[in-house]
Amino acid sequence: MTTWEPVRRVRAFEAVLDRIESRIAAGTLKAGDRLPGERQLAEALGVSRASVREALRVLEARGVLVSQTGSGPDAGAILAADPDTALSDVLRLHVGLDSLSLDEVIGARLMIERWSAAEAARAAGPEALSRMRAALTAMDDDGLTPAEFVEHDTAFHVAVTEAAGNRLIAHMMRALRASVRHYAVRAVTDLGPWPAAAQGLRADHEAIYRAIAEGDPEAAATAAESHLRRVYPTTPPPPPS
Amino acid sequence: MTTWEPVRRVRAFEAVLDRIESRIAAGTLKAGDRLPGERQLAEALGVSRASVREALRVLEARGVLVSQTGSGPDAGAILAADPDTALSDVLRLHVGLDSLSLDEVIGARLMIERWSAAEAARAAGPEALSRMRAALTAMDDDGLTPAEFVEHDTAFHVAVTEAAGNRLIAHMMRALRASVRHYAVRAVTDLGPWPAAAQGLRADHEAIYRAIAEGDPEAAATAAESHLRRVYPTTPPPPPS
DNA sequence: TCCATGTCTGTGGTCAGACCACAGTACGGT
DNA sequence: ACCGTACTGTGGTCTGACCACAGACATGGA
Repeated sequence: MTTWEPVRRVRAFEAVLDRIESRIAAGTLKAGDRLPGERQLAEALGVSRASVREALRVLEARGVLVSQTGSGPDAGAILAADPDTALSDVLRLHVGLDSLSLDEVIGARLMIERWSAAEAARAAGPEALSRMRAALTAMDDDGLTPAEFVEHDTAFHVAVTEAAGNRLIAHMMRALRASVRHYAVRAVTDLGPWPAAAQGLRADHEAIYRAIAEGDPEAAATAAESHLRRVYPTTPPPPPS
Repeated sequence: MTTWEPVRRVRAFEAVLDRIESRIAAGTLKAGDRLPGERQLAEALGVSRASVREALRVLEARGVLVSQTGSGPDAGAILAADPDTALSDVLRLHVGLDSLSLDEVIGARLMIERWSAAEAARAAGPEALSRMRAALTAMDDDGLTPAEFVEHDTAFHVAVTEAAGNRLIAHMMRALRASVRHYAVRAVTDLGPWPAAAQGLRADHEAIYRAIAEGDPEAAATAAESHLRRVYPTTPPPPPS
């Protein structure tokens, strides 16, 4: 007797997912396109509307879909392209589950920020530099709360990463910052009395900016690293040299 | 008259998501725990079972939940900790949507593989080295198809990244490889006649392994980079020096 | 006593149908 | 020409039902 091939149980929403993802992979569906209505899709695929909706929720969680109520051209399910929130949600949850430690997130940031600063020093144009400068200027206000300061700090570092010219790495950077934003504010307040403690951070940023503007990759990477180590003195596990 | 703050429309499944994620963040729920049944959860939260299910689908997409039918201790919704498939699904879809280019994925791999090789050279112990060696040995078989070869190739590179000691970066690495696995096989077959073309790859891997085993971070990083550039000669945009 | 068999029970998976809130659009009256 | 209202199609939600599955348990025969 031959062995029986067990039937592969595929849930209905997974089948729906397959059909939609196939069209995305094939290029039939691209960002900005509208999906058919839920009722229409359900009938076309031979499943219930509930199963279609579960598939849409998954696509939404992956950052490739947004749904809007109402009528008109903007209503319905529209293909999007926003990996940031999807990635940061995944990371944030797994940090909460201790599947990832804060140290590891900081370690990943260390890798990305070193790389970004070095690449930015090679590639940054005047437009990218002015965006960094804008974030630096916003951080000069002594009236900022730590939380507000961190927002501008993130804007600066994201601008650096974007200047490096790799959108995927920029997405990772934004996701990493967003997933540990809560801890970042805490780390900053732990630095010492506020707003005096901000001075050291401003000097760090200025050093990074200068190295990038002067096109010195090595100095930029070193400045980025020492900045991160100042904010998270205890955490990063592997000494760099 | 004051401006009216518009009521923030929160969909029912998002409210469910909030409650569950709060417990994860607070540590009340940890990996391995079981969620109440869908019916029970629906009644406790005052929403329909369909809304609960949509929330569970999202958590499943984020890699923090698995659902199983049947009864007994293993049935039901169980908290998991698998970021890999979640991350790679996100990346794969966005590559398909042209939100990310293949070049950018390769660029990110370049960054991670350089870093991993260098860190592995500092940190790899005998157990990690033997796992790399096992993958190398598996690649020595001339009867392998390109697809099989790539599987072992991935195992080697993942072993290197894991030896570097940062699980988050290892997750990223696995996700990146998985999301472009299809292209990797193609790139390998484009190298030239098979299995002759495998020889060059074996030599590359051997060089990486040797540098790691000898504890030479610089050589390891350089070897990893030149290996990736051999497989993807046209793609990487920013010249490294 | 032991083991095979069938039944019970609680789990997720699926479906059909109904109603609501919302936002454009078309039509009608002014 | 203008404005307001009804219409229509969208996602959002709920109810209640049924199915498939797998462990736990009772039952019965060897």
